[in-house]
Amino acid sequence: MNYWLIKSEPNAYSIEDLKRDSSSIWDGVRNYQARNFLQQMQVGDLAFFYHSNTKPPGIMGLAKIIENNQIDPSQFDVNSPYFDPKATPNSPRWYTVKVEFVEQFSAIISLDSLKQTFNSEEFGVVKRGNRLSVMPVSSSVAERILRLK
DNA sequence: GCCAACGTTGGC
DNA sequence: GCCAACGTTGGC
Repeated sequence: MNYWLIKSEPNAYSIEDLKRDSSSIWDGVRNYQARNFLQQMQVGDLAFFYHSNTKPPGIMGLAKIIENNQIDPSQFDVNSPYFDPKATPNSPRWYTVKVEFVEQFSAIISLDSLKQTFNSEEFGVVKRGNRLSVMPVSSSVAERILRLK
């Protein structure tokens, strides 16, 4: 079982939205490095749900991967902001996972507190200028995050 | 709102 | 294949 971190802007899709929906396809990731991490996810893996571009940014809770290797349907949807004209059903470009709500922490683990606990070598999300929206989290870092909650 | 970081595009 | 221009992310 592996741990991951997945980012979302809460005004686009928040952890409260996932709680309400119970599960959701994690669509709209349009970065190859992030996609490659999505493709490595296995059913049963856990993902820290991070709110970005908000005040304060930080980890809000946990989600579980319940389906892996899903073709992101939004790439074919001309009305979607994530539409990709270069993707076709015969050769999709974007793959993702389906996630299920696990828990919302009693308080946000803010980026500030993550920066006090981790350096950018062990946890890339604290690195200045970091834009990757899906990244692996080592089990030792994951255990330390869970102790911060 | 600003802007640093950085990924993508497209001309050559 | 290089790289300038451009667009996006996301903290501040």
